[in-house]
Amino acid sequence: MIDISKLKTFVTVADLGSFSKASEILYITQPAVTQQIKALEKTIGAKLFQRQGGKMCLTEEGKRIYEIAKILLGSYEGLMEEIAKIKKDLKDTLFLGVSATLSEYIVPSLIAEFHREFPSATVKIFTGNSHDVEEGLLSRVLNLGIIEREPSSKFVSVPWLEDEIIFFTYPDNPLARQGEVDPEDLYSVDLVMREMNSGTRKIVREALERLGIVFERLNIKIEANNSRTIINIVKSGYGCSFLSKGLILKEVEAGNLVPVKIKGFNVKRRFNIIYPKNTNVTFLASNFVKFILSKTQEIVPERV
Amino acid sequence: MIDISKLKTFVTVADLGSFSKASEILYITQPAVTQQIKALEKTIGAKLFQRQGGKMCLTEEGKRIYEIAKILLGSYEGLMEEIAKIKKDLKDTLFLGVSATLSEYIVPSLIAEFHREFPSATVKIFTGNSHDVEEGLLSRVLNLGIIEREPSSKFVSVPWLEDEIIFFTYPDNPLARQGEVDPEDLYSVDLVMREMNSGTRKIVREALERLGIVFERLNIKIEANNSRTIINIVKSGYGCSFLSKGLILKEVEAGNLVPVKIKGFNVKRRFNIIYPKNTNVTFLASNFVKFILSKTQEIVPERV
DNA sequence: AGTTGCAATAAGAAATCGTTATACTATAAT
DNA sequence: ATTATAGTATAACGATTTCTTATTGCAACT
Repeated sequence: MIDISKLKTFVTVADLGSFSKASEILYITQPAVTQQIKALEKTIGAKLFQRQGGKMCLTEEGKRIYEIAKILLGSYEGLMEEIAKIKKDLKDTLFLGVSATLSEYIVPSLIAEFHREFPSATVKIFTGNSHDVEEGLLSRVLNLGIIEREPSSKFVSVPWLEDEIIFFTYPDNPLARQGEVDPEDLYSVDLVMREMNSGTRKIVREALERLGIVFERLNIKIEANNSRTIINIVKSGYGCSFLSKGLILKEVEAGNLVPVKIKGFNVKRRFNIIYPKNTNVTFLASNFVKFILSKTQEIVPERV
Repeated sequence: MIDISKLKTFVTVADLGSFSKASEILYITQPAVTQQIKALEKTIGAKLFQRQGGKMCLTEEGKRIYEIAKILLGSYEGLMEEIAKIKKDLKDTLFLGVSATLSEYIVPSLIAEFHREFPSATVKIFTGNSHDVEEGLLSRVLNLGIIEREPSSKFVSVPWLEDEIIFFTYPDNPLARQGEVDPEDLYSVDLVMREMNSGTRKIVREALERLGIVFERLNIKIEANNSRTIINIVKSGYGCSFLSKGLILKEVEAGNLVPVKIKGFNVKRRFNIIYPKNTNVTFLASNFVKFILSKTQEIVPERV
C-alpha cells in the first residue's frame, strides 16, 4: 500500500538527494528510508532513484511520481490544517445538554451573558431529557449537562438551583382570589398539562397522589409538550396548570398569572450540573460552571 | 497516523451511510471499518458520524474533513493512474545495453527497423562496457544486453554475430597496395588507436604480442575513444588503425578505406545477447531477439 | 414484546514497520 | 594503487498496528 509517509519520505529524499540526510530530517533511521523507497519502487515497478556523482537523483519515472506526490502532500497539509482548526473550534465550544424546562428560562439569558464575557467562546445547547444528557456526556458529544435529578454514579454532580413546581392560573379565575385551595378543589377545574412522558408531569402526579388525588379523575382538557404554549393558554384566560416557578416568574410579576397554593402540595427538586467522572472537564466548561454559580446567586430568588 | 486507506474508508462510509456496506465494498470486515473510523476520530478529536434514522450521517466536523479527504483521494487516484501509465510505458520499452563498438553499427539500423515492425515499442540504448551492461541487467535497469565476450555464469547467453578486428588504412597508403604485410612492418607506420581502456585495444594488443610485437614500440600517434573519429582520421589520409570489420565495411565498399592483412593476425570474437538467469525475459525483449537473429542472417556477410 | 439489521467490543493472529548490527560500494585521499 | 570514509543495502529481531472471528449491544420495525 502506498502510504502518505512513504511519499513524504520519497519527496524528502528527492529534495535532499540523500537517503541519510532525509532520515535525519524525518527522525527515522537510514535503513527505514531505504525500505520505504524500496517498497515504493516495488509497487510502482520502476527504480525511482539513481546514483549520480554521490547524489541520489530521480529517474525519469521518479520525476513523474514526484510531481503528483507533491500535490498529494499538499492536500495532506490542508487536511492537517483543517484538523487543527477543528480542534481549536472545539476547544472554544461548550456543548451543553439541558433538560427541557431549563432550556426555556435562566439558561438562555445566562449563555448570552457568558458569551459577552467570553467572546471567543461558542455555546451549543442540546435539549433532551436527563437520560439523553447523560448519554451525550458519556459519548463525549457533550461537555457539561444540567438535569433535574441526581445523576447516576458515573457522574460528578454540582447542586445548582432549587426548582419548585407551583400551581397557577389567570388573574380573573375565581381560584386566583382564594389564595389557597384544597387538593380536592382540583377535581372541579379545567387543567392544562405537560405531555405524558414529561418529568414535570410525573413529579406532579406523584405529589398529588400522595395527597389522595386520583390523577385520572382530573379534568385534563389540554396537553402540550411546550411550556411556553401552556403559559400562553392560561394567560389568555383558560384553566390552570403546573409548571416550574422560574418559568412563570416574569408573567407573575407582570400580573398575567397568579400562583395558587394547594394545601400540602410541595414539590421541589434541585437542578444538578453534571459531567462524567474520570474526565478532565474542559477549561471552558469549568469557566461556565463558575460563571453560572456566581450569577445565579443574584437573579434567582429563593422564594416567589 | 492518518492513512489514505482510512480516508478512503471514511469517504466510503460517508457516501453509503453505512459501516457494513462500506466494509463490503472495501473488502474488509465491518469491525475493521469501525476501528478505522474510531482511529480517525481520535486523531481529529471529534466524532465524524452520528446516527440519523438508521443511516450514519456526517457531523459538522465530518463534513469539513470529507471535503478535503475527497481532494486528497483525487490526488491519490491521479498517482495510481500515473503509476499505471509508467508500468505500461515500461512494458512497451526495451532497455538495451550494448558495448561501444556495437552501438555504432548494425544495432542502430536494426532498432530503426524493429521500431517499424513494433510501432508501440520504444527502445532505449545504453552504451557501456561489458561489465556495465551486466550490472545494468542485474539491477533490472536493462532488459537485454549485447556484449563482446562470454558473460558471467549469472547470465543466459545467445551467440550472435561473429566480429573480426582488421587492420586498415587509406587507399593512397603504400601498405594498401601490398595487400599483406608482416607484423614487424607495423613498427614503421603511424597508428591511430582506441583509448587505453578499450576492449578493442586490449584484444589487439594481446594478438600482436602473440606475434612477437612489443606493443610499446609501436608508433601510436593518435588515440581516440570514438570509432567514428578514428575512421575519419584515417579516411582523410593519416596512418593506419584496427577496428571491427563491421565498422569500416561501408567505407571499404565506398573505396575510402582499404583493409590490409597482417600475416598471422587473426582476431575474432563473438557478440553475445545476454539476459539474467532466473528472470523471465520480457515479451518485447524476446521479440527483439527473434527479430535481430532473423535479420542478421541477411545483412551481415560472414566475410569482408 | 420479539425479530432483525447494524454497529461496538474483545481477543487473538498476521502483517507492517522501525531499529540495531553489519556488509557492501563508490568516491576521495594518501 | 590502496586505504579511508561516507553513504546505501541487507538481515534479523522486536514492537506496533491492523486485520479477523466471535460475540455483545442497541435500535427500529413488525
